[in-house]
Amino acid sequence: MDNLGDIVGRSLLITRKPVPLRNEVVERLRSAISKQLLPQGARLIERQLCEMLGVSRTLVREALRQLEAEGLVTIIPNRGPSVAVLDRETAKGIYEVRAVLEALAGELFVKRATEEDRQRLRTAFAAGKRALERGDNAGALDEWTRFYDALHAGARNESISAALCPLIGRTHILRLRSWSMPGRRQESMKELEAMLDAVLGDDPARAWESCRTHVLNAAVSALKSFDQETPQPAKPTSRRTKRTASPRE
Amino acid sequence: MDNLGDIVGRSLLITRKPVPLRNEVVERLRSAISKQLLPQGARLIERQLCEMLGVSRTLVREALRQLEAEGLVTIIPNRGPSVAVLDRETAKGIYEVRAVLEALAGELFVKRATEEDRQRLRTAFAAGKRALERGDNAGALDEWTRFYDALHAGARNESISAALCPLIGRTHILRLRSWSMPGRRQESMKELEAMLDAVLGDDPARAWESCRTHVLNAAVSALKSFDQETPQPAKPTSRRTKRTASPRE
DNA sequence: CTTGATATTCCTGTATGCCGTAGTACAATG
DNA sequence: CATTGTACTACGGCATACAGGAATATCAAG
Repeated sequence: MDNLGDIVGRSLLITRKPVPLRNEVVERLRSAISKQLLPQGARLIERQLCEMLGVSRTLVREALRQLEAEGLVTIIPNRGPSVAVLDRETAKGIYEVRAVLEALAGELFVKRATEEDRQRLRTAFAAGKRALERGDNAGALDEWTRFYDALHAGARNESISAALCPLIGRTHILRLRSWSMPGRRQESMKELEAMLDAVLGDDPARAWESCRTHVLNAAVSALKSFDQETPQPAKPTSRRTKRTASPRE
Repeated sequence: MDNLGDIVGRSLLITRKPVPLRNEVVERLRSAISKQLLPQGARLIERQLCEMLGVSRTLVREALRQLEAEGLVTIIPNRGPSVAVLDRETAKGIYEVRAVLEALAGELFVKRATEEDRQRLRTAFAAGKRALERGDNAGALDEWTRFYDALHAGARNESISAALCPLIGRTHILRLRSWSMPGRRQESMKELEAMLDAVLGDDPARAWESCRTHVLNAAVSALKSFDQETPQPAKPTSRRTKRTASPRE
């Protein structure tokens, strides 16, 4: 059976995969939130988002539901969605969970990652380090997200990534905040270096501990920002507050 | 500034919350899936679901998206949603994650649960035990779900519940399967008793270990069902197969 | 000026119709 | 019997409609 397929192999394969517009919408919103383009507590009016994104309400709604499931958005019935506010307690809880999950990821990475995985991790690490030294915090956020992605990918357990993704997303804001504190970036780098080292080693238990303490350290410095920053409950009094963004000609 | 709010605190807060129909839809579908009313791999045709549930497409779509986020439903672009099939590897991964999360929940329960929490836990345990001894597997599933809910609630960390909820949902099927194996129910009860005991004690480390091993044991017996059961990939060949449900007069 | 009642507006929640396109079963065709 | 053509199904996305709840604005009265 030497049909055409056997002859040309898979070289001609067109890989175009139909990526639903919805995903794009979700990502845009997610990034807008973590970069504080949409500040905490801001109400998210569906139609406004439609205009901003240039998509229909259907998509916006579905995206908002998904973001709600991820905890980035709070939807109050009959009132609508708004950017979730992260209070100290919740943040603490998130870090508690992250700590064990990252630890697990680290352990499994040691056990399962291929050389390719390790290489990707090193690359991502370098990129993140560069961005951080450049002082490009927003960029660094992206790069380090890739680093974590590589780490989780190497752990060969999709459930970990699925569980961690929303948690990490919700702490992005805190991370940005803590990076803008003096000296914190250097500290962060040191921890990350230790973590990388452990994870690239061959001792699962050490990787576990190292990842765990990394997250716990991050938690400490992130939670600090709650104590010193202006509390600023910023009650969403008037609905007009955010209106400035849509001049409506 | 001692206004009224400062005096009475939040004790008088009226919490009446309107429950959106959407949630109902999600729950129905979730339960239908975990009870295998909708078998693995079954295609979920939006309009059929609309008829079955008596709601509009909008709701069905949003519900499906949410279930996808939870991993209970797989949506293939331009092909549509179907009930997610749980293969051995994925299941193993889920249990790996559940193990550490339940362990964390157990540890935190010991540290933070109030007497009321403990009482609720005991109650739920008793109910689950009864259902299990009665041989009512489907009912037991519900009861034990409540047990876990109580456990997680006592851990005072919403992120744990949020992360665990989808994982537990996806393993319901396996749990049902393993309970229908001879002797497994007794075994399961023993483990659960040990776990309850540890969690009601005052040693966080013991609770951690106990919860962890409980999940790992469950994993072992659940994974067995993959090895002995007919693989039954059940390729969804004809689209007519499921059609019997909609006679169309 | 505060309180209470009423009107208004905004926005969500839900339903529905429409079109374009992808995938699939099945017949036609050579 | 393999290929091709065709019709159907169902999703993906958009637009619109409308009821009902909440927040706000307006206004009257004490």
